Amino acid sequence: MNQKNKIRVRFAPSPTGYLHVGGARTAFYNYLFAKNQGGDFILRIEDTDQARSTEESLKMVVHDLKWLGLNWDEGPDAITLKDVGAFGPYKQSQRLDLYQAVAQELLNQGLAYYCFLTDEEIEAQKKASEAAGTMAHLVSPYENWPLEKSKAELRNGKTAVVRFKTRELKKDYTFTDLVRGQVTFPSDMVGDFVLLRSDGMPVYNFCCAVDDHLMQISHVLRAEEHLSNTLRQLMIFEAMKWSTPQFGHLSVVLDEDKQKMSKRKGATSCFQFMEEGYLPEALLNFIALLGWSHPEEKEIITIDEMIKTFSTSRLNASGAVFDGVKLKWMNAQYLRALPDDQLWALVKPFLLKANLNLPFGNQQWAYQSIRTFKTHMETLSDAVGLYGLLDDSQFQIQSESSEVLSWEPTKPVLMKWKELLQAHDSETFLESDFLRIENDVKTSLNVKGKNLFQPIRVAVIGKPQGTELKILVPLMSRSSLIDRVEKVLAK
RNA sequence: GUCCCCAUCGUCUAGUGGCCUAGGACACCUCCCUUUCACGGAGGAUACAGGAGUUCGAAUCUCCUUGGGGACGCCA
Repeated sequence: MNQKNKIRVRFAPSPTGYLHVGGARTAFYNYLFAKNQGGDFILRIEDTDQARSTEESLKMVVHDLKWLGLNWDEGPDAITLKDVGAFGPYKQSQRLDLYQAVAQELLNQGLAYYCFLTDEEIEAQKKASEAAGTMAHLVSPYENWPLEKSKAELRNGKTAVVRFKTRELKKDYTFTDLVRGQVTFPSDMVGDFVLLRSDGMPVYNFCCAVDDHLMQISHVLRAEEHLSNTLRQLMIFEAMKWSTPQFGHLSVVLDEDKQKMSKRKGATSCFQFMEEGYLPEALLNFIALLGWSHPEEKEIITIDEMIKTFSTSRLNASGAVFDGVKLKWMNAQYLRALPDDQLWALVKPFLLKANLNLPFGNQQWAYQSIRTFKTHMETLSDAVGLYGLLDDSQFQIQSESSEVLSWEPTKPVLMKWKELLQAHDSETFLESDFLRIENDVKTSLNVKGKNLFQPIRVAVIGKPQGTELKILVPLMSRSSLIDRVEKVLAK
């Protein structure tokens, strides 16, 4: 714990691609915990793997976090990427001198050493232990070299990594995990691990421990895959006589095959969900419930309510399958709860992007249409198909209409429908206008039921099933309807 | 191979020794509403991985087995 006992948590992604929903969940839990406790939420960028880290990825991650609304108190600014906060820099690639200093200290104390083993030598050891069926840890012949001797080698142009010395520790490390309870690791679970690469770059377990200390992180909520890394970090904390933060290891998010989610099977990045028309609130609500539950088991929960009720004690230790169907349901709930103007503002860009030809300027039409389609949408992109019904250039007689078209009463119904449309004294229709016209067709031809409304539906939307006509027709123009019925009659 | 973590309906979960003949949500099925679809409403089916133990009593505690996941990198 830091001096002021201030709650400080961090989300520490490595910028190697889009923000994964699993990462988003980790970030969100950290955010919720910080806000619940009145603490700070810090964004730290773990970009020490220079081969994979890119500025482009950093921008993507920052963009996605912003879209989700997970604002951080310290870290790279969302727009300029310039560091904000008193504990910077927040990109590990800019903190190299800090890691060097700690490594030097460990070296001086004889708790770490320069290792001159080549890749080939390491590979040979590995092969040998594999052949023996043991997977034994690496043993370095340099572990007890005097520091001066190693430095002389270095001066001669040799390259070396810095390894942490583990073989003399011989004890168990126990800590209380916020989600798993007491966890114990024997020290020989790991071998002498690398602190600094031969180019001076620090390795994850090292910079993570150093930064968590230097940034006065009080609680570390991170993915389960880091559970066994905790041992190495505990060793570093101990060697440096630093107090340790509290750790909590979150369960993994799985796909429907109970495997770790991968890009191969559907959407996994926040960006994809954004593009498909999910609301950030809905995505957040959904992923929060993948491993956490509201004390009263509420399902639809506002961010504020989640902040208010969040507790690590309600975090689940077992893996959770990401159920896209439930996400859709949840998104639909959020969509329906939105006022017409807000929903329209969200839907419109999707329609524009799909190049639909619609009366966008007509606000009354816009709100009327949004009310009509609200209960038919699960995602914003669903609107494209729905509104497409209203775009004349999209009108097509679907193959499933052929049966209806073959019915005997169909043609007379359509003729009458067209006639009454032409007789209508306005270019637009009220719901009552439509019902009256439909009824006139019914009484004048003595046709009812399926034989009546299915032909008309085909003449309006090109297929015998779909949205209710009495709400659809008022969104359409007379000329458009006449045009469509003529197309159907011509078939 | 070694070590670590996990295990309740198909899925997300509630459950911290008696309130559990296991509750909720999504999905599924039936019915109602509706001249289609959807929305909405009412019902229904479905789970404590297996085995030993502790206890008057176990989904809850212990151990074993099985299954799943992770770690064993100059990735994070």
